[in-house]
Amino acid sequence: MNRYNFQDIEKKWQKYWEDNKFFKTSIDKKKKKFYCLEMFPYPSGKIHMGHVRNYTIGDVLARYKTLQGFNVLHPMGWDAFGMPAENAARDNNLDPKIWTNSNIATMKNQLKKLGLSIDWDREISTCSEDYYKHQQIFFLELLEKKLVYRKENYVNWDPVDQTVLANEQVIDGKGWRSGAIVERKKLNQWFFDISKFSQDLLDGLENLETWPNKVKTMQRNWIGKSFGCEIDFKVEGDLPIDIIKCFTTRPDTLFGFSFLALSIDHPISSYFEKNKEFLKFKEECSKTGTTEEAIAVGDKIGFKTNLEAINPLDSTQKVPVYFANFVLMDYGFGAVFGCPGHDQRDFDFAKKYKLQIKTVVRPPNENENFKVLDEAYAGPGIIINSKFLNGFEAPINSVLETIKILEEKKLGKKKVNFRLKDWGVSRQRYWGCPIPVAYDDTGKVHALPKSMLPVKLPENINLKVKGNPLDSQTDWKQIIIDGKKMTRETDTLDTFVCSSWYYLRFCSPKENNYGFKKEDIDYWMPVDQYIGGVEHAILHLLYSRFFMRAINYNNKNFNIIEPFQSLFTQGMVCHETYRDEKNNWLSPDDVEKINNKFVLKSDPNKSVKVGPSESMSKSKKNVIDPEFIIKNYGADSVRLFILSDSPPEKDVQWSEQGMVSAYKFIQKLWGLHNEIKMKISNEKKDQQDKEIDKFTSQVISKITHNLEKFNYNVIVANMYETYNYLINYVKKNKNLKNLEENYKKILICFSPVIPHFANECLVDLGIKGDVNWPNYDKSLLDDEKVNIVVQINGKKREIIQVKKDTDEKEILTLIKKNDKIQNLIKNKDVVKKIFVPNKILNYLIK
RNA sequence: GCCCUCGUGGUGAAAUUGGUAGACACAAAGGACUUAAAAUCCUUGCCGCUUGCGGAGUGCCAGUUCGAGUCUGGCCGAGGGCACCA
Repeated sequence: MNRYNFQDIEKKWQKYWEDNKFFKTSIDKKKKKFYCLEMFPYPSGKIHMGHVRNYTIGDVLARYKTLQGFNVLHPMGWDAFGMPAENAARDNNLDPKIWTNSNIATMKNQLKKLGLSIDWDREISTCSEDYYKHQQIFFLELLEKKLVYRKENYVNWDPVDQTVLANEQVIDGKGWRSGAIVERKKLNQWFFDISKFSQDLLDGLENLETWPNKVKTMQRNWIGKSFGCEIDFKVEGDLPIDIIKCFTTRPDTLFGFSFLALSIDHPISSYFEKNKEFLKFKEECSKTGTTEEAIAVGDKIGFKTNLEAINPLDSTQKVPVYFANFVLMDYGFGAVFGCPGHDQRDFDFAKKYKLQIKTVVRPPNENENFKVLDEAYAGPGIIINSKFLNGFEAPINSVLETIKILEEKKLGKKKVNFRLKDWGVSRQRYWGCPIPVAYDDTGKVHALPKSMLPVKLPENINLKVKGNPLDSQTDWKQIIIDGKKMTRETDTLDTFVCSSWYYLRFCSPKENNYGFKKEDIDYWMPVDQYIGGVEHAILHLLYSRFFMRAINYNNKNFNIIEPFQSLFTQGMVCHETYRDEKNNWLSPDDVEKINNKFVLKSDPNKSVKVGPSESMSKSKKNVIDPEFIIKNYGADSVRLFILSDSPPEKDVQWSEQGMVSAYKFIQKLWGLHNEIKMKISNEKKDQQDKEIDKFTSQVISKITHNLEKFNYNVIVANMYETYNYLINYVKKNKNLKNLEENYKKILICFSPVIPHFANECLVDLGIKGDVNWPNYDKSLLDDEKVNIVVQINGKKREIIQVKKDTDEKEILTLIKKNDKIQNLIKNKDVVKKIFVPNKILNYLIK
């Protein structure tokens, strides 16, 4: 028998699919659609194992749905704007466009070698004018709808990348790409008004039943809704200020009020601009730590003003007003009322400045003499020491009561606050989508007329300049609108804007007048299954959900507003890490295992330190190159292995042995195929063999069920089981009956995972044209014979095989003949017998 | 600190609804074939005694149930998210 030549066969099928545009899709209203989308890749150079896993998972689903008769949209594109291109281009004196496009070409070629069922006619690239011109139109639409605005704001400034970062792009106080410590800087920036949709984005999560709870929780926390009230505190002092507004979730602790704290960026700080002490204090604030954690744990410091705030519920009480480093300007009103007894931060602050600490809530198990001592009490309880609030249950009842009173007295009102801040989209970078506006002499913003779109990026520019390269493009910056000289906006859009609507573009990739066609959206959207990494749980997914709402705002472009019906987040691909004696990272290629010990390939006398398995990353060198693996083992083997070892939502360990065994399995399947082919030529096709019919039905049922549930690792196990069974079956049975028909069905079940192999075998058996997902005979699934587990006091003692639906009486007669059971129950009181048909018989004895 | 998720053999993991725990695979040990190796195939896999049988057993402790990996409560451990959000 010849070996399975995966090189030739995979190449043949890939060519066949490509030549026949096998995966090209168009609207077909007679068919149910299925939009299967995997997060599109950033064209960094080569594909990595994470891509292999992500796109294999998606491809299995897309192929399965196609076989089920769905009209499947399965597109692919490129998230092609972004910093790496600009940096690579700068360092190598290239055009970012050339760098990017060449990476795209390489990666597209690699993806094709995986045998993905992608409609490449719909390929898009966010850096092409064809794409970003529509994004510019969207931007202007949002500007018109007042969902985009410009404001001066403190921003997260990355000093290495010389650009602004969104809050979400700052991780532990460092830039997510550069790792540089992020600085605060005041700049004029463009913002998307995402906070306008806070409530709606929160509510929308309720309907996303097939999203992982983890992701929904993360989004809920990020949106951060809290219920409370705003309170106007009257103030007295030497400044022309009457009132300071605060937001609080605990107005019920107002009688524990002992200071009022302002953010150093609070408008009132303008009165202190010339106060040297204040400036010194401000300086000190900026020094306290850089990571969020350091700030959270760090010292609380304050600057006392001469102002005094009056307790709205007790006008005789006046407390000092401080500036404090722990108050954030962009949450609430940048001012908080301090209640040290029941808020740990306030407690720390009060201790430091020797302010009064009053106890106004007691825990349920304490009496009225309870006093806060070493730490604040923030838990539930009963209000004490608070005049008319005494006895109220805290927090719920007491908060509602206090709000009612404050509203009656017009001292405050109910308020819902969100943590979600508006999305800053300005980036001081070249390689991004230009923002289609210009400024006149007075600095007024003018939207570019549509006729002047797209605003194209200038070419042949100098990327070596500091800051934004577009800023130094004086020719490009000058523009004339309606005869007036103006200056272009030189900021470009955050690349997350590009990925917020690409799923819409895939529906109408060639549409010229607008980003999409309504007809296409109505048919294809929403994405039925979205698949990608959990690292996008907040940013990309929240922005996309916002973008759909924003585009639809005021002009119903479409009827659905949630872009992704179902979400699946796959785990990462991990590999052991290796280091040499000097702690330098080693690539798996440099390492060899001899006698259970890891040593250097180049020098087997030198041992290698094996570290924990971590997600593959270039910096730790624990990467395996997919191209090399595909070349050596074939796409089907890689697909099989990447799915086999762990559930798709969990991390998977890359294992060379596992990879080899997947490869061998394909070879074994080929051996089985040839044996079956040889034997079925003289099988009696008109006769039934119930055994193989039943087995096939079980296989189809199991694989179908596991496909629906994303149990792709179990499908691989099902495939191994099927092989183990069939190889025995073929050896055992000399006279075959209807194996061929059943075997073909099994091959179709295998085809989503190993499409080249399965199609080759099907054609080898004479199948031409379309195949469909096989049906199975449900009645065959039920075993005619079942195992009854005989238990004594809940412990398994014996298994007896009986006909299905045998009644209790009959089973009891059988058991009477069973020595083992009889021995166990003799001389014992049988108190009760529990019988579950076809499953169990349990004796309770004393 | 707050929130979420998860704890099953040497390892990755299976176990539709509470009903035979460990499917499937990796690694290991032993064996067969071979002059030898590779490849392939078979067996084993916690404890106790004689091929069989008995016992323990799904992080720990309780509970519900005839019966718990699965349900409930508490504890311990690991991973992830958020973190001066008032």
